[in-house]
Amino acid sequence: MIPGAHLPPLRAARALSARLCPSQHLCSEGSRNGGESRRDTLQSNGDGILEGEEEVKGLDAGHFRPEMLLRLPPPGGPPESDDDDGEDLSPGHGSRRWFFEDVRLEADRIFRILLQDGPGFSARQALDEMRPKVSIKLMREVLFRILVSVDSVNRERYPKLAYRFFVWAGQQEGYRHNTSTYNLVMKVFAQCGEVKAMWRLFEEMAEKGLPVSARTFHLLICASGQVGLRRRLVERFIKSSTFRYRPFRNAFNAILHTLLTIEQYSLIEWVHQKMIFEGHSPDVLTYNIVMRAKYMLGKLDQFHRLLDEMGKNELMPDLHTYNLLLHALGKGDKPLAALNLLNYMSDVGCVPNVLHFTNLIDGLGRAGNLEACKYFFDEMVKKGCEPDVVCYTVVIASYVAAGEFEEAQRYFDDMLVRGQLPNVYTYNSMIRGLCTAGEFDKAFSMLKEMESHGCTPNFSVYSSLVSRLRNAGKDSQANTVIKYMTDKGHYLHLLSRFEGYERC
DNA sequence: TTAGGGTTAG
Repeated sequence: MIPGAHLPPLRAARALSARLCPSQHLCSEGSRNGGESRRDTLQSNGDGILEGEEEVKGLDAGHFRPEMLLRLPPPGGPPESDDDDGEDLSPGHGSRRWFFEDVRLEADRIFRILLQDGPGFSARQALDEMRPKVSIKLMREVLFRILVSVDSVNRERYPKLAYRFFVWAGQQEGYRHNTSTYNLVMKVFAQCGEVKAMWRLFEEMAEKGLPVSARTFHLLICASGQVGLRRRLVERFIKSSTFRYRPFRNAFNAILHTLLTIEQYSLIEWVHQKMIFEGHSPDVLTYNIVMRAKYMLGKLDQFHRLLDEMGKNELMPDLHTYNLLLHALGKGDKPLAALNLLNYMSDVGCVPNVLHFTNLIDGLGRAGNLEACKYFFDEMVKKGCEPDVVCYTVVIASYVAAGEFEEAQRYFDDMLVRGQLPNVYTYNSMIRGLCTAGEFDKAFSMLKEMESHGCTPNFSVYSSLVSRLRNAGKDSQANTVIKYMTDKGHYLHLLSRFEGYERC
């Protein structure tokens, strides 16, 4: 039994953080650079699980022994539900549909009117004459039409149209803009690079006392390029009485989460410092976000310190914490510590699922430990946890990266047998593998095959295939691929990126 | 919008 299992939350969490020793790194890179011999992150215990020496590969990384088995509850799971009829056929559904259909038609008309605005035609007057019933739904429909039609030609004109309509609608009786309509106009502005106008709208929201949401923050922070500006924005939101999150910690969490989605890790550190300074206690979500940021920034000591602190604060790691830890252990090539952690999770009732295994396998694959990837994949299946398309893709990509295409192919075939449909990620990995193996004809066949299976290749796949063909001196085959792409009508606007290609 | 996993050339 692993220490910490079945203990009350505080003791269990502290036991976990003790086992992921703060003084030792999860990732092997740190110790390689430091030149010191590395030990595995999990502490020694009564079961004798422990101590991985550096450079030991495969399942031996971390002194893996056959008796160390993965413990998961027996396969089974909840009984299958058969009461799902799909469609909602409740009364009123039809009339609701008609209502929405009417709104869409009205939005189409308004959009056409707006497009005509200019000398000799007043959209405002036409809208007055049309007298549409302005509602939040209608606003969303119209603004959405503008948003999806923005391109490089109209990006100066469309924000003006959107704003003109927005102002007109705001003057109509019985209607008031809410946060979501402000956010939508801001989104149009953002799409067109009208940052100052976004800030003006933000000020207007404040003046009207309209609540600002995490979405508002997201839009503004994405549009604010400089660090100073971003920090000022965070401060504005934190001070804002209309950014309503209670308890107040949740306002910080909303900001932190947004920053995580846009990969602003340093800013996360800064906001976290500010949060602590202002006396707000972090919860599990806070810790998970800040720990992820620390991990991404390579600050593993601080990562460990936070994990330890989390335990001391009586906070139990959750599924997301475990996900991060497993990925880190995988990438640090610590299969033994990962096995330990999976067992620990099961023991404390947080049963690992396919996402945890995928994260772990992904990490191990990046560390180049294919043997461990295979072990955990097999164990997962044995325990009744079905690998899905992402899990298969991660395994395939790992074998491809290691130059073992035959194994990748085996997993590709296996996923088909198990009824998992490859998607664009899977095909991309396979095509890359075939190119690396010099099997260019097969790579091109697979490109065509994915198309016939409803997976449209993205431009990178074409580009990658073409450049690999060219590098191999197969210019004529490269041109065939480009021609195939143009015949399909794909990415014609990017054709110029293929230098030296002349369209026939 | 208070979360969760994957590909990519130049």
